[in-house]
Amino acid sequence: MNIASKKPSVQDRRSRDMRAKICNATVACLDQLGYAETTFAKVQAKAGISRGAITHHFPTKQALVAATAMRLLDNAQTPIWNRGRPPPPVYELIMSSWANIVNSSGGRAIVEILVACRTDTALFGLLEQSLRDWDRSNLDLISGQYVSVTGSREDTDLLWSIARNFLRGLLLHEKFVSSPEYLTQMMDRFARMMESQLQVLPETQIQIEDAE
Amino acid sequence: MNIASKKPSVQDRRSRDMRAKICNATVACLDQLGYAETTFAKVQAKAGISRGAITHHFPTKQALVAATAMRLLDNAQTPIWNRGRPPPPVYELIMSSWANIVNSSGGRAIVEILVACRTDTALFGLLEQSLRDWDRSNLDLISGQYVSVTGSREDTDLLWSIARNFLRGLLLHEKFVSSPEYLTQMMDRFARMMESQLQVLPETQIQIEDAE
DNA sequence: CTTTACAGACCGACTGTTCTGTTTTTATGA
DNA sequence: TCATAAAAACAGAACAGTCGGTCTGTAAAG
Repeated sequence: MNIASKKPSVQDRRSRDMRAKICNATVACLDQLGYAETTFAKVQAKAGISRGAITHHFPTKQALVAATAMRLLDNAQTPIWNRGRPPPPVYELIMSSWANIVNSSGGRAIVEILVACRTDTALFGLLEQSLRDWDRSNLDLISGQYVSVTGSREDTDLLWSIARNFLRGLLLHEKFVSSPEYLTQMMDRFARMMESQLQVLPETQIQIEDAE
Repeated sequence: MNIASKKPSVQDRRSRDMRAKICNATVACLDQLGYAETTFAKVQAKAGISRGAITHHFPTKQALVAATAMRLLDNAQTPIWNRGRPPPPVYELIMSSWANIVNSSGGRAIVEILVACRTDTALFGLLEQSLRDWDRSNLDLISGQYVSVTGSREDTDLLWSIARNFLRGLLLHEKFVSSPEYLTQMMDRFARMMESQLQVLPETQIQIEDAE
């Protein structure tokens, strides 16, 4: 509430580093082992730390995964064109979102978490609001740079929502696709279909921000 | 190989009924509890049978889930218009696929299984070929009734593949959608977009089959 | 001297699997 | 047709291993 983050004390820093190390190991476990097999023991081994370190920072498995999810969402929040450059064409944005965000270790971990949320009520309770908020702000960030053929902002939102869900669904199907080329063709076909409905806002006013 | 299925003996029938009861309970567990929490104990309780009955028919958890998946796929193979009626318009097919197939207990169970396959190599090995085959034959079944604006069969396949992946992805997002209406709007928008790319084959020749 | 950050032992509950009985069905052979 | 052995369909106990969570101990920071 106040003018927070006054002193980055030694303990604060140690804590923060340890939490980062734990969450990174958790992402790797979620990606490689899935939510169920992501246990305290596995995370501990992967991070090369002790059991107590984990339980000290994250009392329950749900707390650990929820914290990991928040961290992943923060990373995924910043879009690809954040360097002050103009937003990429629709086709390029969709292609790079797949390669760099959805089909990455973090993206696969997020999907594991989303699936777990469906049946793990404790985890769902911890993440519901955050995920809704992220959804909203991420949509604002992207939809602000594109416009649909209908010209309506709601339609732009809908189209990007559709894109996100398609990419996530593709992740489930990836291991069963008939050939790698077919996956590329699906991506291409979808991106071209979206391209016919969306385009970069012409009069884009680039917001200059102090980087870092 | 031969003129199989000569005698549906008493044991065969008992076996078949028991397997059906077990798999139905497994579907319910997968839907309500997720793959990880779908244990022998839970399935046993849900089906109201003994522990031995399950392990007799399905030696491992992966075998149980794989058999359940096959059963679900068989049910989902028959499309919605199978009563000799002509295929529905693209919009209606997409809408009813969501409501009756993807977002059903069986559809949710399938998604749980697909996610599990990503990290459970034993399960993946049991299901890989079957899932590929189902994918192919299901695509043949549907794509045979529709034609894309490009006129190419490959494009029709791609478009229906896209639809399937979108619907599955939507399942992951469902609990975090801002409002039920928004989900309806996404469905509507996607279906209209597909409608602009696909239509029912005009010269559909209906195959007459002796029904049951 | 208090609090925090970690280390690691400990615990009951539950997991998937194996195992041994018991009942029911089937095959056999006279 | 009917006794009987073999096989299949179940029932349920037993087991070693792992799970998430708790608990005490120790060193460093405040």
